[in-house]
Amino acid sequence: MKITEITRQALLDHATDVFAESGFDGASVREITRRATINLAAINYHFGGKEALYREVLRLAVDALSDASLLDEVTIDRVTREEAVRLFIRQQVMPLLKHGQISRYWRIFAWETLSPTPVYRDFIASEKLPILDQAEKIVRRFLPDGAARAEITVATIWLSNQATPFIRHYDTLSKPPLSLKIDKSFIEQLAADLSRMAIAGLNARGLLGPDSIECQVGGNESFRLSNVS
Amino acid sequence: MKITEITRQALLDHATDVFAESGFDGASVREITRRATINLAAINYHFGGKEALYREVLRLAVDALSDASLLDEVTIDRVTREEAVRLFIRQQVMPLLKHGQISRYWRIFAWETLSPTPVYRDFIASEKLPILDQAEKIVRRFLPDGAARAEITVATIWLSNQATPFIRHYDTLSKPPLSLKIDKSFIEQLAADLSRMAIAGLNARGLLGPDSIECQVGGNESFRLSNVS
DNA sequence: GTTTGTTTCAAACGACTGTTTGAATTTCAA
DNA sequence: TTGAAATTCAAACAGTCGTTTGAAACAAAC
Repeated sequence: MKITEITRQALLDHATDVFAESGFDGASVREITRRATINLAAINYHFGGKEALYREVLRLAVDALSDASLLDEVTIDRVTREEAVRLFIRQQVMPLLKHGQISRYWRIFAWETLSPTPVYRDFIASEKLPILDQAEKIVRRFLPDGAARAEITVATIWLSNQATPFIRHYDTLSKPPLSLKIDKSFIEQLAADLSRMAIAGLNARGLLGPDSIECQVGGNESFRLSNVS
Repeated sequence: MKITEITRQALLDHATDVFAESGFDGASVREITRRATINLAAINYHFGGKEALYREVLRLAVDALSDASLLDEVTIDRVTREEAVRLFIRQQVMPLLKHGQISRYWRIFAWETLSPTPVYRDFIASEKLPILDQAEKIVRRFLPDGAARAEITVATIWLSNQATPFIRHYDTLSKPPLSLKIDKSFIEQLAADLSRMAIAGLNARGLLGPDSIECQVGGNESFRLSNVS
């Protein structure tokens, strides 16, 4: 590997860290170069500036999230809609295990949803984010064909934000006072729970009547009955 | 009203705006005083610094959110758990109508969940936020008594984040290409939909089996049956 | 070994940050 | 009206921000 590529890579790696931690505005080029033990001017030399570096990180983020996706164009239509939700949730929750890899990208996007940078605006203007695209496709399979644009959008935002709070609240869970061990079994459980809640929520979508009726069936068994239009 | 109170109030008001837009770090005292057309040094004179001003805004935010709450200590236990969820969701969604009032406070908390300031850490260390408190109380009514701490926390985070994405994505909805009119009927519909999804999700929580079974009953009527443990 | 082009580096630039200062102004009671 | 306290104000402080600069160090080709 050429040495110029090494510094480029180190810069990108540490930039991803800092951008994920503090957002674009909160990140400083001095902090990035300090962590990478590379001279301050390297960012402008190799990328042309802070914005261009961030653009590159966003580019990598979108690609990585697409690569790590469990839902490509083919499978999303082949599996059941419930299975599609499960895969959709899992692909967002699983990265929490590998603390420093994909989850950094999710955090960067979390910053962007709160206050989009011009760089990000350009980005989504040119190409749709795979996650929103996937969410919308899944949502459409739960909503009736004639669903209004607004209705689809609301459900899409809802679905694509089922897992994100837990990416954001990673510290809340892992640090005191909760101090949960974010291991494989916890993540699996979380993914399963979130999927179940998301599916139930999407199924309940579009109902007009009361949400559900509890039905006593046997001795201590009860069923919850909900009308699907 | 004493004139010192007028400037204090103007400072607090514009500070709330700027903190909501850019977060604590992103906000600048010069921007705040510029909007309030008050001298730069006023913040330090009246509050003692940027941090102290922010602390005051947070204080007001918590109070306002408590006042605007539809769920006081009494009603939260008197209504059905489904109704509690509906009230919980409504109190978060309704402020979207009054663009510049309570919704600013929600945005400030949104910044804090992404990267908590020391001021905010001190704040939640001394007193629990009413929203999380309420969410946990509601969640407990859906979960079995013996539910684990982790399980409750996960469900609490989930419930308290059912409405927040829409507060965050207010611009996405109201501006092009969607350009939805965020009027009373839209908000009412949104609150109803979110409530239904949240209730369905909470009901589905804790299930171990398949999520639900679709049952054909009559000609074009079908029911969705899900077991409640 | 010399040359040419690439990459690093410390230093400095102007613009911005929160805060301080001391004088000018305003307020309000005596 | 006078005098002391409260409030405003422009200016400057030290620090950080992203970026630029020109020289130093390095690489590879002749």
